[in-house]
Amino acid sequence: MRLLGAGSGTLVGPDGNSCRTSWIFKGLGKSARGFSIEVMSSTMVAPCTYTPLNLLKEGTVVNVCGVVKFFKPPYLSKGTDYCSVVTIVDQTNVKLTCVLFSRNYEALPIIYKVGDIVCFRGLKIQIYKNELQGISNYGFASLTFDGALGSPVKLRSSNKNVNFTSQDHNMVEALRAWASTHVPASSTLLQLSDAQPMQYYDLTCQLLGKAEVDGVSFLLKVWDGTRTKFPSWRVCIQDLAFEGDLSHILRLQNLVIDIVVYDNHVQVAKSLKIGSFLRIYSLHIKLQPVNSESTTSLLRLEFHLHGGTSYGRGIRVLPEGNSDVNKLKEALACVDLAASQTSDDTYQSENEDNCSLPSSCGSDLVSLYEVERCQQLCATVLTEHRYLENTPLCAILKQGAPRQYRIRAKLRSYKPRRLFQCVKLVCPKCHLLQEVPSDENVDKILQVAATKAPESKLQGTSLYDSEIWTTEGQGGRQVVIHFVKNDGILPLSSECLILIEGGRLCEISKLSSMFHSVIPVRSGPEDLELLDLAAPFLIRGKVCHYGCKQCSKLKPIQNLSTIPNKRLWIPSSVAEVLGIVPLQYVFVMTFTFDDGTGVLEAYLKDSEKFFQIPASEILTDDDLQRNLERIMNVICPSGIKIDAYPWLECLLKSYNVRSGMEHRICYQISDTMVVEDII
DNA sequence: GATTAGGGTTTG
Repeated sequence: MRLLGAGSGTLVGPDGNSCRTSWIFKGLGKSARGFSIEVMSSTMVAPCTYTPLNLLKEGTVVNVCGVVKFFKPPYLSKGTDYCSVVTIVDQTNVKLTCVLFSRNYEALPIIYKVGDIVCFRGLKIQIYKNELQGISNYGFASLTFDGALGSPVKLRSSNKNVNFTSQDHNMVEALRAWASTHVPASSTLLQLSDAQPMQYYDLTCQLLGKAEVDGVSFLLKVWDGTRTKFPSWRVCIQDLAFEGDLSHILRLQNLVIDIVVYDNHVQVAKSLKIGSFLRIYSLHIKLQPVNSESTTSLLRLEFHLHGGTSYGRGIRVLPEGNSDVNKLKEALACVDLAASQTSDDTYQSENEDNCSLPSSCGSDLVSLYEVERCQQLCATVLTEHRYLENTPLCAILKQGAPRQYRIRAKLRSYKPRRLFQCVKLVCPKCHLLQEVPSDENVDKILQVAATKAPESKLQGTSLYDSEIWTTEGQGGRQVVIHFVKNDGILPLSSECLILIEGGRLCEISKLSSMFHSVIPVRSGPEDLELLDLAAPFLIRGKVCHYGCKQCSKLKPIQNLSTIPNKRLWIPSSVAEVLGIVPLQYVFVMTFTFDDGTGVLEAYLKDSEKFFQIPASEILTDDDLQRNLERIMNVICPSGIKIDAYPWLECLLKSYNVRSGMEHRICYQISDTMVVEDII
């Protein structure tokens, strides 16, 4: 209390509120009671009047009040001071960007979010880039208030010398009321459970651990009591000096995320205290493959606070008692209880897993998390074109072709329903699509070929050694096996390619499990020949490889000697020397998408990428069939309403199809894959 | 005692 002139003690301000700020009695004055009361701050003697933002003039020093539209939390400038940039707007709907400096971090406005209300005193107005700009003049002071309508008008300031008058109070109330209808509410604060990749968010969280990674990057381990819907990355801390309770962090498992902050933020990060509550502004969330060279590897959420202060990037410590901190504390208290109940299951010892990622484990907590993730997050993601914006199906259906779109939709239904009907063969050259031949048909071709007696002159050549078997009770059918040599030497059976004459499918299947690969052949006039291309030209393990009847121009079997590596017998290499254009196994399905704006049918033709399952192997692998079934059950569940289906994110390419007079536009799915978590 | 930054995302 500082009193001049007559009188002393706590006074009652003009609005009747008890006022504990400094007042001056100017002695005998002009008021009816003989006193005039004026506001005085430690830095300003003049009464505090605020200039509306539409009446600012260059070269003046003013007091202004406004709603925060944008701000950069205080950061150390390259000079001597902290700097904060704040853009405000007032009832005149005029904006003003202010550049504020202070040696004292706390003297800059204590803004927590867009929508807060500030009063600046001693702001100099100048011109920058042809626009008015505010800059902190000597004696600058600021007052900050929460912008929420109805919340107590409480001054946020550590500077006890700044006065807060009833006039300020009224200004704040008026701005709050105006902002509630004229300024869009600040974007709801991010919770980790709502984190979508490829976005920037302000995250409110508690700091659990920290470590300097190198000179330009620093790791913060934080949590907010919710789980991300994608698994998140883990930065290796093995060789770093780590501060924080690691056993607690490990117990909380995937409630904790790793944030790496860079460059100018490293200094700030170093000074943060474990346990403190933070708001991290413009945190970048990326969904990245763990191994960046591969598009098929696991996808993880990464959290980066990039260098610089663009878009208000920065970190601010939130004080105890802050309403968002109180909410966060409540959330953390609830989760801690849940986590401790399953701590035995989820506890992960401190081992090399720190460097990898927490794998899903059997606890109820984690299973629940998986279910939730499948239901709420996109079950497929783009592998390319991630810059594209989503297009609603109704808009796509109105447009011509060819075009490409990114869509977010649900899989209402798909065809065919029987998985083995989804697998086809396609020629990469003529694009002809055909059915995978049935075992019965293949065996028929083999039977017909077996009626031709093997030529003894074609046995035992420089390319292969031959052995003859005569079957019993089958009309004396002869089976000849030609073992292909590697530089004149017979290789181990596991590396040996055999040619088989007169064999039936069941025999070939047995042999293919014993030898590297099998080629069914028959005796020709000059040389061994391949069979009809309706039969496989090569059987490797359980997979039959077929060639295109139209595009292949068969070459002599002896060409096998020209393959450089006679241990791998790569199907494409074998096909090439034999003049065969190999057919590719593909999943061919029709997906019916629905995004609420429209329904659209799209083809899926995919050899491996979409399901992360090789189409060539699914017909002969029970595990892969179960995987595919599981994926289809996740992306198109039965027995529940479509609302509960997961979203799919897909790239669609439209194309024109004309047959006779008829023209239609079709859509094909491309550059899309099922997320790792549901496989 | 002037300078700092001057809103508009890294490419880790």
